[in-house]
Amino acid sequence: MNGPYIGQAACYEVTVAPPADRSTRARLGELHLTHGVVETPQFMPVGTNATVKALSPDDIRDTGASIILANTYHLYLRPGHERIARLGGLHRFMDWDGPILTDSGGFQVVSLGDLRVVDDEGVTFRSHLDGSIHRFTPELAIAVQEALGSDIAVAFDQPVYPSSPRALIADATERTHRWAERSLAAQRREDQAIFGIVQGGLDPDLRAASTRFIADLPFDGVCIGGLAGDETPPQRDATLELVTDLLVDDPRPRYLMGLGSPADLLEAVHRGVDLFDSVMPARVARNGQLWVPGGRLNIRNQRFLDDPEPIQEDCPCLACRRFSRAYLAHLFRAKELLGYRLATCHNLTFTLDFMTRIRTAIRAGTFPAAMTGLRARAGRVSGGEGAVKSA
RNA sequence: GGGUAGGUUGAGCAGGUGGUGAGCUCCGCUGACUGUAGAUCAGCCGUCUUCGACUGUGGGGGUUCGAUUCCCUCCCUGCCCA
Repeated sequence: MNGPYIGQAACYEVTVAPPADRSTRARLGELHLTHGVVETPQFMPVGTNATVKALSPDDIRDTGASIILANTYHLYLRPGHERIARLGGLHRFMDWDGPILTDSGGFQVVSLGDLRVVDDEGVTFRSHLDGSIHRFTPELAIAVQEALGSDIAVAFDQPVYPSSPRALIADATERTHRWAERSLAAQRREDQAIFGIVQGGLDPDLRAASTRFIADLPFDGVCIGGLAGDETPPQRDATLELVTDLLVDDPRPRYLMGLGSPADLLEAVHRGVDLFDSVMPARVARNGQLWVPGGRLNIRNQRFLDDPEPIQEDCPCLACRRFSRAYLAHLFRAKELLGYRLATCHNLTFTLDFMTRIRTAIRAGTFPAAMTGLRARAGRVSGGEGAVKSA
């Protein structure tokens, strides 16, 4: 293991390295950024539009979050990155004084699949808001992120679904590499870190080549992209193993983009991932799914209407401290806004607490053994039998 | 007491003036959701042996080959008059 990574706008130090017996690659670290320190492994709540949906900055802080994610493409379209810059930058705009990572807008290349055309120079989008045409390039993606003033910018990439034809994946991966170089070349700010993104789909050769290529560039961190798609869990794990294997002596943080169910987090930490983001805990919360040890509650179920218990007995979140399941069930049926807020507070608190438990186990040197208990706590929050009778 | 408008599957409705009412919106139930075009979407939501079948338009009776529809009667509800 190499020493700490010292960059201009980011430093990363592994404080507890994986055990010599290689029973896990899980590691503990500290990521120092312009707006603060992030303990890793860490989960970043997603605040696409300069807000974690339904939460105030105080709410976000109360969930235990230390760093959040915002989106370049969305803020470019509305309210406009230049406007945010004039108003003092993204931190001031949204009153979040902790670290922020901005996604480059690359994900919108897949999520807005019907509204864009890709060429070697960049991507032409048709705005999902008003249909207007916009041209995104690596240079623009960096310029927008510099205007926003995030702690970590991310190179513009072209993700594809893992199930895509090999030729398409090869093409997109090659393009992602060119765009990574251009993103680096476009960078001007010295107080902003920049991460590069590995693509390559599920193909071992493409993925390995992409990992080597991106890791050879002077990025401050390595993102593992293209994985929260239509791959199976074994495919995902295999791809993660491959990437983290190649990065095993790399001193920089590794960030798995887009995965965030508790089980996903655990398996990826085990394979050496340091950073995560996902919409999942917040989105499913808004849709009535509350995460508890061992699984999930569908708060819309009739049985909760008379349930005086908190969502989760020992949870410190706003919802669990002060309200009953019955109240949450009522709020959801009435479609009251407070319901979405409380549910989001809870799922994010659960997720951040889960990360804390992971870090605690790594620090104590009990991580691989602790996985059994953590797997049980993660339960199933997706894919069938996951509902908990009375957690 | 007289008049009038009604009674449709948990709720609210649509439709239906002699030959297919299981159609809509709620409610309810289940599932999905992973770098947020998502506080959203999908399925189910009378019964059963569920790729289908059966029952069902307030109760009873009548006319008819056939009635939710036409006739008689009763019950219930809203409104108006006394």
